[in-house]
Amino acid sequence: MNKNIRVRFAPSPTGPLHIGGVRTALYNYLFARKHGGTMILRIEDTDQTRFVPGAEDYIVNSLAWCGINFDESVGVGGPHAPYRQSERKALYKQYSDKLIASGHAYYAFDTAEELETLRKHAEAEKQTFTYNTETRKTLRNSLCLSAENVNELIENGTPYVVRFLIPENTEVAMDDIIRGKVCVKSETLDDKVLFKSDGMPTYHLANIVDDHLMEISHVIRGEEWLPSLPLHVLLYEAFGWEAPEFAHLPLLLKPDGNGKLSKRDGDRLGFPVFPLEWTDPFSGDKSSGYRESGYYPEAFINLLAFLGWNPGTEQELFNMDQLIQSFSLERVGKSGSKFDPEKTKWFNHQYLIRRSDEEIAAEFMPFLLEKGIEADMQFVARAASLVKERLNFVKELWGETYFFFQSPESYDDQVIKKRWKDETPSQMLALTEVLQNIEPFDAPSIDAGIKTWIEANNFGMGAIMNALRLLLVGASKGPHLGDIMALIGKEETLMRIKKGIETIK
RNA sequence: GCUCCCAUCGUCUAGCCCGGUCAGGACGCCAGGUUUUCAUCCUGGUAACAGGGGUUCGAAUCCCCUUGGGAGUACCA
Repeated sequence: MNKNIRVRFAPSPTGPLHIGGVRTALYNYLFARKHGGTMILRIEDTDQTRFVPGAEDYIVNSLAWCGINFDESVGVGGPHAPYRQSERKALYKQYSDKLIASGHAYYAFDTAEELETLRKHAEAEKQTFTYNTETRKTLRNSLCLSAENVNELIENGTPYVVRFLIPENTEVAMDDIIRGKVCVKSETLDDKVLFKSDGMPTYHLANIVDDHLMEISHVIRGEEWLPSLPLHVLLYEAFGWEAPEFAHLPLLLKPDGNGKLSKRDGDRLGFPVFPLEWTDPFSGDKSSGYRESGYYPEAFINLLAFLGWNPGTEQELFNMDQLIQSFSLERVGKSGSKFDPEKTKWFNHQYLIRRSDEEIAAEFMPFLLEKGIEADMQFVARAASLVKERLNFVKELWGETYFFFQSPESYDDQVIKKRWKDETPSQMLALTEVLQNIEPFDAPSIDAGIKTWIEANNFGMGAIMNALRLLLVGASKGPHLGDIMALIGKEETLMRIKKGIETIK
């Protein structure tokens, strides 16, 4: 593995990139960085009919958010520009011609309709029609037609495609870094179209040509490509090129039931499958994103890295640098992973509690502003420090801290029933006198003052504190009461107690 | 259907290559503890080698079959 490591992520801009795609990009990135190699982004937009406006930008933005950056790409350019296949269109025909000249490919004039009919017929007999060593002898192509005939058809502008000529009776031996040796008989392969009648190459041709031209050393891609690996290997052979090494990554599967994770699963199951929110430009449908759901990119990357790979140690929290250090294709598993949305929350929690109070406060400010609350940064940071352990996401902060910013709007009926006794109002009133005299009004002093008063009067700790909590918070939750009172201040504390006594009757 | 890939707790997985630990960790779940509440936290528990054959003194680990799952089977990528 001494030659230059050059890997590429080659998405098709037919829609938003889902988490499986992001993981593929991530593994490529980690591999490149680990080995001091080059990371390339190539846009495979050879299918003009599937162009989706905004998809390419979405892909670029998503990867940028994840911290996956490229050395060569559509945006930053590079020695092999352009990096968008539609802009390399002129290039591919000569390679297609080369293959025809060397006898590795041929012209086919069968129309899409004709082939469709053949497939329908085959299907009716529970068979599958394939354009292969057998059937190609009976179809309209340059293998059967005379040279003059073929020339005439082409001169007349008859639409044609170029198909790869699968060799007969050979075994295609392949090597995959993750799967080891794979062997396929050539008869089971079909003569794939390499060059379409619209003048564009198919994925197979463009992909091999570009990987070769861009000097890609390792092709790291999803397992859905494994079935076309024989074709690709044969193509390299036909061109007389050295093939790169291959690594086919296991798929990400649906959390429930069967099948690979798809765009629809996210909103059906209530978790995002996309890194960023995406609005379909045609239907206007919105799909949620990890970023908008409150995930940190570090957490997102961490959890994605662990879907199919692990370091072999018990450490689970890795930042990007650590991932780069530890990553290896040898430790990527072979079997597909069911995506577990539950664990993603735990990852985010881990990153959240490691953030400073000030950082969390800053992230929370917009949420407060939305509620019309302009709070002091230090105050918010202090509130965050008291509750951050219980959060998975910053957006949950309001539910845990609202009582720092406003007095209760209502009082939980269940708690009133349980904690509000006949003697409670007078006790609470007496407590205001006690609190009034506590100086300084900080948590230790408040705690000590209340405790002394409770013991002197032989009250129950639970009875007093739970009732007090009801008045201050409105419910039976929240951090230590002394901390709450100290933070909201004496005046607010006394006000809430009095207001509560009036309201609960 | 055909071709190829895969198979350890509910989930992500370690262990497998180079057979020999009560099959380990994490998420979740359950219980107990801490606590003035709710959480957090701590401790403990639950739970797996798909099945069947071999090979071997010994198999999660090597081989075969079955079953199950996945992918592909387009002038899409």
